Amino acid sequence: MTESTPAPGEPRVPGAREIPEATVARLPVYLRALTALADAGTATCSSEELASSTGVNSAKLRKDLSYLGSYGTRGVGYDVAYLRYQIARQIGVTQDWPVVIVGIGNLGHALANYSGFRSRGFRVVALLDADPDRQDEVVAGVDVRPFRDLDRIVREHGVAIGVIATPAVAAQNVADRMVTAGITSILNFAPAVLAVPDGVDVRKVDLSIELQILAYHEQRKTGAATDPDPLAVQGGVA
Amino acid sequence: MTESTPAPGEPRVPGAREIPEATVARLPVYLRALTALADAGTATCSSEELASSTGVNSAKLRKDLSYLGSYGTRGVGYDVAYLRYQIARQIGVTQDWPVVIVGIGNLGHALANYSGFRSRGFRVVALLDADPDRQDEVVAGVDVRPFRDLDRIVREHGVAIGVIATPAVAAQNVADRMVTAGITSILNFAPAVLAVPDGVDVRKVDLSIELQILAYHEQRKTGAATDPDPLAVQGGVA
DNA sequence: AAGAGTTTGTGAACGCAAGCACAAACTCGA
DNA sequence: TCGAGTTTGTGCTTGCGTTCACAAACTCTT
Ligand SMILES: NC(=O)c1ccc[n+]([C@@H]2O[C@H](COP(=O)([O-])OP(=O)(O)OC[C@H]3O[C@@H](n4cnc5c(N)ncnc54)[C@H](O)[C@@H]3O)[C@@H](O)[C@H]2O)c1
Ligand SMILES: NC(=O)c1ccc[n+]([C@@H]2O[C@H](COP(=O)([O-])OP(=O)(O)OC[C@H]3O[C@@H](n4cnc5c(N)ncnc54)[C@H](O)[C@@H]3O)[C@@H](O)[C@H]2O)c1
Repeated sequence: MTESTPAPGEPRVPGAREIPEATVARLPVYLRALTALADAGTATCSSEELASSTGVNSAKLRKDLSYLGSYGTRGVGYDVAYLRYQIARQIGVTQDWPVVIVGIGNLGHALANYSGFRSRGFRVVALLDADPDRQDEVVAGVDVRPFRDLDRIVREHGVAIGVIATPAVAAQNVADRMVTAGITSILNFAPAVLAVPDGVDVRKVDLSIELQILAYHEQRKTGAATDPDPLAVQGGVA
Repeated sequence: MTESTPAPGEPRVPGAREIPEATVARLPVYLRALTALADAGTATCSSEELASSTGVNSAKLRKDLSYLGSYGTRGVGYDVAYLRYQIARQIGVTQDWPVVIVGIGNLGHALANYSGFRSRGFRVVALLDADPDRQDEVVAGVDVRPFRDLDRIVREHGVAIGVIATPAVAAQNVADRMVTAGITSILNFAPAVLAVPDGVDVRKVDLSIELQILAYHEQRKTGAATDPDPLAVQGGVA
C-alpha cells in the first residue's frame, strides 16, 4: 500500500539506491538518536552505541546504514554530524515539507500545537475544517480555514503531504479532495480504510488497533482466555 | 520487542494456538469491518467482500482467519456476528480493559476525549499528571489526579495497560513507575526509546516517523534529491 | 614497523510473511 | 440424485527481513 509500482527494471530516481521499506522505517529513529548525540557534543559513535540507544541489533543497524553508502570508519565508528546529515538527506528532511491538517477537533488541535513538526522537517501551512464555527479560531499561530480552500492552499504552497484528523465517515471524501488538489502522501488518523489511486501513499495511525494488539498479548500473559466455544450463536457450524 | 519469550515447546496458554504477529495486527481491522457490516444488518459475507473492504488480499484474509479456527462455510462465506465474536474473543476485547493515561497535555486531552476507546474494548479509569495546575481539571468526566496516585489506581482497578503522553524526557521515568506499579503493556506516544524488563510489551506511536517515511517516498516520486555528496563536512572520508 | 585490538561492511543461513492455485466442502436448481 | 457453480482452507513457492559470523580496514602502543 505504501509502495507505488516501481518502473520495472529502471530505478525511480537515477543514482538513488533502493532502500528496503523496513530500513526506511528505522532511519528516522537513528536520525533522532544522532541529533541527541550531536546536542550532547558527541563527535563519534560506534554501531554498538547507536544500536543500543535505539533498541536495535547492531548488525541490523550496520546493514541499514550500508544501504546509504559507506559512511563509517572501521576501527573508529561513525562521525555523528556527518551521518546525521546523510540520513536526513536520504529521508528528505534537509528542507522543510509544507503540510496541511484537515479536521481541527480534539486531535487536530493537539497536532497543530505539536512542536515536534518544525524540528523534524515539517511545517504546518494550513489548518482546515468544514465546520464554520471552527473557522474563527487561531491555533498555534495558524488560523483555521474553510475546507474548500484546500485546492488554493495546496497550489500556493506546493503541499505534497496531508494529514486527516476528521471523523471516519468524512475521511474518504477528504482523501479524494486531497488527491484532486494534488496531494500525493496522506497520514490518516481516522479509523477508516482509504482507497487512493496508484502513486499516492497512505499511512495510517490507529490508536485502537495498537491498544487491541497490546490487549491480545496481555490476555495471553495472564491466561485470561474466554471459554473456547461458549455458545454457537445464530448460524454456528454445528 | 513485542513478543515476550515464549516457553520453548509449550504454548503460553493451553489450547490457544500461536497466532503470527502480522495476523494479530490485522485482526482489529477485520473486527472493525465486521462491526460495520453487523450495524448495516448484513448477516453473511465472503472473504472477498471482507478483504476488499479492509484493503487486503482475500487469500491473506482467509489464512489469517484460519489461525482462529474454521469459522467459515464453503460455498457460503462467514457468519458476520459469529466471526465478529470469535475475533473479539481472540483479541481479548469481549470485556473492557481498564487503562490509565499519563501526561494530560495537548495530546493527553485529545486521548481522554476520544470516544473510540469505550466502543473498542477499553475504559479510561484515570488521568494522571505531574503538574499540580492540571489536577483541578476534569476531562471527559474523569478528573486529573497527581502522578503519585499511580500505584493505588493500578492496584484498585487492576490496570494492565498504560498510555504515556508526557514529554520525551519524562517517558522513561514514567515507564519505570508503571512497571513497578504492575502495568505490563505500554502504549508510548513520546518520541523516546523505552527500556523495559522482559514480559512487558511496549508499542510506540510516532507521528514524526510516519511523516518522515512519507517524506522519503515523496522525495523519490518528485525526484527532488539533494546532491549526492555536497560537502565533506568535518571528518568525512575523503 | 609490526602486532594487538577495535569496528565496519557484507556474504550466507534462516525464518516469517505474502500470494498463488487448487482440492474439498458447501448450495442450488433440475 | 446429480451436476454446475461458489467459496473456504491450505500446501507450496517466492521474496523480504533478521541475524550470525568473519574478513577487511582502521587505530594505537611499543
Ligand atoms: N481524539 C483522539 O485522541 C483520537 C485518537 C485516535 C483516533 N482518532 C480519530 O481521529 C479523528 C478525529 O478525532 P477527534 O477526536 O479530533 O474528533 P472531533 O470530532 O473532535 O474532530 C473532528 C473535526 O473534523 C471536522 N470535520 C468533520 N467533517 C469534516 C470534513 N468533511 N472536512 C473537514 N473537516 C471535517 C469537524 O468539524 C471537527 O472539527 C477521528 O476519526 C477519530 O476516530 C482520534
Ligand atoms: N501533541 C501532539 O500532537 C503530539 C504528536 C505526536 C507526539 N507527541 C508527543 O506526545 C507527548 C505529549 O505531547 P503534548 O503535546 O501533549 O505535550 P504537553 O507538553 O502539552 O503535555 C505533556 C504533559 O505531561 C505532563 N508531564 C510532564 N512530566 C510528567 C511526569 N513525569 N509525569 C506525569 N506527567 C508529566 C505535563 O505536565 C503536561 O501536562 C510528547 O512526548 C510529544 O512529543 C505529541
